[in-house]
Amino acid sequence: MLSERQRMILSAIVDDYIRSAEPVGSRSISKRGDVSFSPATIRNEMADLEELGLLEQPHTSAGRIPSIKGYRYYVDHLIRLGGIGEQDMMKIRAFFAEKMNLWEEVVGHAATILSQLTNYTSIVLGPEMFNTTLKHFQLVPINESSAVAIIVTNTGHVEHRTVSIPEGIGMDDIQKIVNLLNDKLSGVPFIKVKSVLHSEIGEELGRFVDRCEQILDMLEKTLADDAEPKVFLSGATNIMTQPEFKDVDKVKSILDMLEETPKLMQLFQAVPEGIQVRIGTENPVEAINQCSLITATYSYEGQSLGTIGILGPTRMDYGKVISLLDYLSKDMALFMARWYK
Amino acid sequence: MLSERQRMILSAIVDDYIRSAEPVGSRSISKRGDVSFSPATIRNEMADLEELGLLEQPHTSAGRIPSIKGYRYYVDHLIRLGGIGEQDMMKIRAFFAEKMNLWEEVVGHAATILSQLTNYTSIVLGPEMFNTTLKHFQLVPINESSAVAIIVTNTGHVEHRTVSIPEGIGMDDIQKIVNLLNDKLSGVPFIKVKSVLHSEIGEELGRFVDRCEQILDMLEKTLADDAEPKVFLSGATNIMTQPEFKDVDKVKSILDMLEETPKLMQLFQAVPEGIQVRIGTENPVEAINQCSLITATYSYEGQSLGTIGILGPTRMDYGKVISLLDYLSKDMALFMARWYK
DNA sequence: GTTAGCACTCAATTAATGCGAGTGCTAATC
DNA sequence: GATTAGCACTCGCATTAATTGAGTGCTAAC
Repeated sequence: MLSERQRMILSAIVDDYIRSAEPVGSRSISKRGDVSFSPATIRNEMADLEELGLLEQPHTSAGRIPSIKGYRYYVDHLIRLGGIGEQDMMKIRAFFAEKMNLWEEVVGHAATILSQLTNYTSIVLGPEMFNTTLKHFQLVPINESSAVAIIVTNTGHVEHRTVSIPEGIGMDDIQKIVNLLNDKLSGVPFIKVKSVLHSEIGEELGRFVDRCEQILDMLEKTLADDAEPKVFLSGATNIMTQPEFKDVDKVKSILDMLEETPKLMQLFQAVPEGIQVRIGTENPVEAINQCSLITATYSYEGQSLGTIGILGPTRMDYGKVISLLDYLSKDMALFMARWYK
Repeated sequence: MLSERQRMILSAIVDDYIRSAEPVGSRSISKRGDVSFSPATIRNEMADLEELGLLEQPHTSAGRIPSIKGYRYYVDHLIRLGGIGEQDMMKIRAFFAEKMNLWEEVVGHAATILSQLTNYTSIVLGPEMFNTTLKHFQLVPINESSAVAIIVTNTGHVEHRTVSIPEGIGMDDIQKIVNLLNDKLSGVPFIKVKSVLHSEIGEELGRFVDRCEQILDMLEKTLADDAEPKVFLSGATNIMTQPEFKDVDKVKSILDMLEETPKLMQLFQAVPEGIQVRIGTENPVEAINQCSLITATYSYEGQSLGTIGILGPTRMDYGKVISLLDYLSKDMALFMARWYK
């Protein structure tokens, strides 16, 4: 579809613009070593590329900048993945060599590293719980009317929640319940816990204690909203170092979006496995229509565990970020595999 | 020290400047109902107030703005606490009426409410753990070499941590350890856990299992960094709505500071009980030398549990925020008292 | 097909100008 | 003696005008 020369020129423009944030003109392209045509020739090609919708002109007497479609073509066909630098690799290695003893810590720390390495904003989701199994359940009474319910998964993830105990249930009842639940629920995948709770345990629980419905109710609620993965953000302010975001209002709408978890989740809706690039208006959230989001999923035994995302300007360094995410998500998967053992 | 008229004028200037963010001139003060002097008279007083260091002039032909010292005088002597509005009170009541089942949820949600009501940034610290006692300890093995250690306090707070189990320790050993620890540590205040661990339990543990040192070590580490309170932020971007923070760089340094927990903690260092106002350079962190921080502590039975802070421009609405914090911190204390029961 | 040449465009920079809010001082007034 | 009207003065800010320069599109020559 595009001639070889057009591809070269488009590539050169995108590269230059990513570096400089300035519209790039025919002369500066011509002066690069890799494209040996006169400015006039390049101008002609640029006009063609603009007609194809791959480039645009901020105003008549300025150079060209890539359009969304231009970035898309670049990412799909022209990008060269150079792999990641020695230093970056060292830092990632050092990170995974660290001893961490909280899952949240791993994911949160990964977000920090990523934002530091890229100088963009990193958003890490995870880990998802639905393919984990229940390992241990515990009810710790705090006073007469409330207790702390604790759930431990096979992955070492802990969720807890204060629950109120229905009146008329004593300590020994609670112990019975806990024992029963541990018996029946150990090893049960998280998604199935709810149905097992009803089908198998309901009747049996009725034998031990009255008011079993209330207890089931409570348990269900306890389990209900643990499904949604947690969000870890880092380097949210990095966007401010970009020259195209010198305007406070633009930045505010982005940061506001990042503070709102539901919007953030929307952003990650339907992210496919592997690496995905969403450029500008390809994103489903208006606030970041001038940004690009690159995501990578990390998984364990074929099951997706979570998602790592880098949010930057549309003019972001796609090659570097994609390489980095590819590398890190694979390392992350390895790390998780070791973690699960 | 200041004449009644000077106090009126200073008060009027601070009030006006807080509203408008513009240097206020003699004429506009004169036109207010409450100060019935001619602009010329007011100008003379303003010159005096400037000499006293309470006002300053951005440039010769501009009005006056309060200096840090001016704000300080205003907060200490002139401020009128109008109490809080009907609507705000309703929202706070509604908030505390909600059923929440995680301590983190309470504190986090309180931060959200506060930032919404004030349109400033809210920072809530807490809850501190050192006057809570240990209620329950549990070790849940995940696989041969690691387990999850869970600690529940009498306040329903849960901390957990993945720990590796020293080799050669079996399931029954673990059960013994857990039982022993629960026996000995239940009801022990958190700060004393460490010493009790050494003095009372060390020897006894030795009887049951070898390698007790390694286990003690692990436990100690588990307890070590739970002391530091968690930080909940909300409305971090609100600062951007202030006209004096239209500059991205100023905003960035503030938001960067907020992202760094250690710096944040430094900000709250040595905050006294009750309500405290820190204006501009009175703050120990440079990034917010153009901001004011108002803090209130909330406590239970005389023991401070945590701190609520509002960060805004020096030109913030001190009266409103102080009233609000006063009200909310008291309600928070009541809520906590009910929580503890 | 490629390129040199040239007229043309238009944002960004700089300089000049006028405006107006506000001051400080002085002299008149209460 | 305190207050105020009057007035010259200052200085930031907004507007306009002039200048610059990077970059284009087109045409004609190579």
